[in-house]
Amino acid sequence: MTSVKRSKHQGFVHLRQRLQQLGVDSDSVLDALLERINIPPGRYRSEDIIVPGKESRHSTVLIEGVACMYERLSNGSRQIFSFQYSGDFCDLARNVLPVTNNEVAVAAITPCSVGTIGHNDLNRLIAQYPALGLALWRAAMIEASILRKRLLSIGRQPALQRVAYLICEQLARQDAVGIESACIPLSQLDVADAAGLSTVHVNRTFKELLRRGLLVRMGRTMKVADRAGLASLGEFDGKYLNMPRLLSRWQLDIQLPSQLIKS
Amino acid sequence: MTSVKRSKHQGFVHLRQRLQQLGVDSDSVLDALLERINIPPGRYRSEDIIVPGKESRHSTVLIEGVACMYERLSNGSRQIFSFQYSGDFCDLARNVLPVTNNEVAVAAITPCSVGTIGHNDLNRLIAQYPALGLALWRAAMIEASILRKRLLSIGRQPALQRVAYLICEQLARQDAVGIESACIPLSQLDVADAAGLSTVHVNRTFKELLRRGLLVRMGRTMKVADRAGLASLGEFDGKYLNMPRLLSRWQLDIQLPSQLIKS
DNA sequence: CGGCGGCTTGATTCGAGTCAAGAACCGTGG
DNA sequence: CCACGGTTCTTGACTCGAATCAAGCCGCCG
Repeated sequence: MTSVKRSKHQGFVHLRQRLQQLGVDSDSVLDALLERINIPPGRYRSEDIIVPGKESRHSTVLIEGVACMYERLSNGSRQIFSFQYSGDFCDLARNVLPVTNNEVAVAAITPCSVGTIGHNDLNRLIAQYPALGLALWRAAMIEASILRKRLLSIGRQPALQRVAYLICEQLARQDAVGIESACIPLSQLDVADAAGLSTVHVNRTFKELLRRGLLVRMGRTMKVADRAGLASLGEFDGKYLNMPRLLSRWQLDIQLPSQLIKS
Repeated sequence: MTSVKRSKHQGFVHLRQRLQQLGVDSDSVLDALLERINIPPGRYRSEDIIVPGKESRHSTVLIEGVACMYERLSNGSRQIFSFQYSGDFCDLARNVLPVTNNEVAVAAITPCSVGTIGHNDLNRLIAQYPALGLALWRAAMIEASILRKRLLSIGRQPALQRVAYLICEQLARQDAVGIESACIPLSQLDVADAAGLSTVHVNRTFKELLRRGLLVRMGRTMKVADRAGLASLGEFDGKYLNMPRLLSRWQLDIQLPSQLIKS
């Protein structure tokens, strides 16, 4: 049970980048945070990274791999809320709102390595560096935006559009962390549980997307052939997670007043 | 176009209470915030309180009435993301993430009065009082929790359970702001747009809920007759917005370390 | 080699949407 | 005070999209 702790760990590149996108522009703050993160050895395969109902004294961040956050109904059916990529926090809500969200689980889709940071450490850092708290606040608002869009898609679009939307969302999220692949790392079951459909119907939907030339086969998995076509079919508009843009606005709005006060 | 500005305005009771629940326990912070809030005269009837795509230099908070946040697909169909009650912020995301969420709209369901605060004022206050930023952060995380639960319900439950769930959610939210009514202030169209169903089917669903004795008629509107029964049918568990509980935990976790640092 | 999880396909059922028309209710203005 | 037009509610008939059931297939890993 030894663990690595050093801010230069190569797995930190994505987390670093993500925090910068969220507005943490000072290296000293970044280093202070990364310094506190443990990387337990080994990888999660498909066991749950976050087990529902279990308390924990630390927060978890995804370093490598693809994971999903989900919850089950009592009849066993599963709704996937979001897919997570390198640099995503898995369970921030548990730090700020400990009682909340105990039923939510996080599971690995591809083999995952994670980092952990104690709640106490994190809270102390937030108190010390307001920029960090603001960054995490923004992360929460972005998550809420993503959830709203998914709700719109699942509540009001038919299967074909839903799946198209979901695929676009994943491409956009991968872009945001610098992954260029046009392949979808998800099984049809994952897509079904995220889109609120049955696997059988997802399969038929994929067939139709192939027929329309929006997807192509890459052996076992699917590859996006016509990204614009998919986006227009699913009414996907990536603006809402366009980090770089946001960043510039943010600095105008917040950085300025806080300096005015100090002077 | 005159406007009222005084922290003792009677409409502030709910907002005050809400912020206290979110962890703002100092009266001076509360007063500083309320002092900055304008209450434009008049009430919104059904016109949009927040118009999609329009930039604004201020944030809006609901003082009185019931509103809903929604978005439309290009074919005109509407998905309601959430209903808002006294003390709810309507458009926080627009302050922190200006580019994001421009398509989201907020409309009055019952006549609404609102308060506004300039982005600059709000940002200055957040920079000055970290407790305020933390409170708004928590508000965002609670919103995300609510959205996740809705996604689970809409993605995986059939109509009867969805409607039951939605009604329970509204009762719980009303409780949180101290409204005791068991009546549902929503039209069947509102319920349909929130639950991702057609009005016709919502009507039939209500009929079934009446038949089962979970609802009763109160003239025009429906009244909840068996709250526990509804909750069990819809698998609703209000823990996730149980503010008072959260509050006590929060003070243990955050307040302590930040004091340690100062000494 | 055997087994198992993911994919594929067809047949059938069923929940929910759509269309249509009428009734009850609302606010408004004559 | 009542007549009007517009929402909201209600109900029935019909259609359709998606779930379910069932079976066979493929490729992977032990």
